[in-house]
Amino acid sequence: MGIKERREREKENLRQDILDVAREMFATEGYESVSMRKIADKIEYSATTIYLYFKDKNELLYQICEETFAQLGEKIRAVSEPETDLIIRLKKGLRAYIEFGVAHPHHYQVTFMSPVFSHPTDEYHYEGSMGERTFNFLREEVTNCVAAGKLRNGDIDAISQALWAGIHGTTSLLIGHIDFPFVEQNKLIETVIDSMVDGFKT
Amino acid sequence: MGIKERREREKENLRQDILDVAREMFATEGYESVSMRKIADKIEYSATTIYLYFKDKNELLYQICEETFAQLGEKIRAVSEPETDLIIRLKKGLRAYIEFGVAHPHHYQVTFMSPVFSHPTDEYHYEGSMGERTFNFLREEVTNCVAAGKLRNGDIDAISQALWAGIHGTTSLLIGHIDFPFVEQNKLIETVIDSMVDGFKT
DNA sequence: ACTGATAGATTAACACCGTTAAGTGAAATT
DNA sequence: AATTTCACTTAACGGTGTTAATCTATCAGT
Repeated sequence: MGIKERREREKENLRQDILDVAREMFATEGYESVSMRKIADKIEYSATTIYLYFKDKNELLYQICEETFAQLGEKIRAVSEPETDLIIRLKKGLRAYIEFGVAHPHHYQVTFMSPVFSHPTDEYHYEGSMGERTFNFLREEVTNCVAAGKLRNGDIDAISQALWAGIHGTTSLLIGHIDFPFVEQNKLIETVIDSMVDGFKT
Repeated sequence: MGIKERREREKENLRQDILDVAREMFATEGYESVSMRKIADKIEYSATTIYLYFKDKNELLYQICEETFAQLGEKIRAVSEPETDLIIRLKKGLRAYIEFGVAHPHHYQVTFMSPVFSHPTDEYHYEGSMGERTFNFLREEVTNCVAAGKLRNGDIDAISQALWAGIHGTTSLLIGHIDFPFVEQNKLIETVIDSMVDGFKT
């Protein structure tokens, strides 16, 4: 009776193929420039087949965003967890965030700078999404610093969100305004992170 | 012989009508959702007429962005110029920037968060654009603070750009992630601005 | 083994989109 | 009066996301 399971597996494979191709194309050409028909061409199926696996183009995008969140989270963890000094640890995590965004500009754009006021479903809620999990990691880092007396004992949420704003701003400026005569990238990143974290010190 | 000038005036009027309608529609519905045909409907001309006044949709957008830049610049100047204390003056300007963006989310998005890698013309250069003029105003404020010994004597460009990153990040987060459980808006704005500026103090 | 249901994939079609080329008609020039 | 100019329109091209209808191959039940 393994025949049903084989079908199941094949379906899942095709779903993954679509995701793989779409992720690759979104990352290299950008969301708007990639059409359902182009994706279909590459997987050698008709365009409408994609709709048997994903509700619409936006849901396809949403799945990939979730993956991107997960990768970003992993990278930050990998970079910051080995570090024992809490402040350095926080700073390294913040830097990893920016570097991830700059290294994957289209993914970052699609995940964090995508068109305002659009969500995969109407029933969408922020709680439990990858975005919240990633932000919560930053929040934990801040909590630890405060508990250890390394950061000012203010509103932890406000501090975490302010830090997020700083690194998000840096990332999206570097990605979006490529003509602007920025100072050397590492210097800008360092200036943002150091000024904010130092500004929150006790 | 004023007949030629009347024609000239009428042409200019239509150009302004197009800009007015497009600005309004971009601001309320967003760039992508507004089509040339919809704009044309509203001004009661055919869609192709727009192309007699603007090279393409992107140039229409560009003109409006320049206007938005100019308004933003005016607002910041109006808010900060009456202030004598240089640090307070800088902070008020930064706050005005964020508040402008939050008050005109579509305009801000279109001007500062527009699709990556697209520019009105290939010959486009950053120099002389409204964007640079607005940034230079911030840069001057920082320069004044440094000259008066109110801010650390570091790289003025790095500091200015870091500040820009902070306020841009705050603005675009507030605009783009409306579902996120942000702390009270004024508190977030204050936290970002205070931490950065204080982090740059001598 | 034949019939009918199931379900994956396809083709055709709809209503849009930005943009270009060709055509129209009235005013200005000669 | 004939011709040129020019603002404007209509028609069309090649594209988009998406839906409905159709095909077809495999499966289940008799």
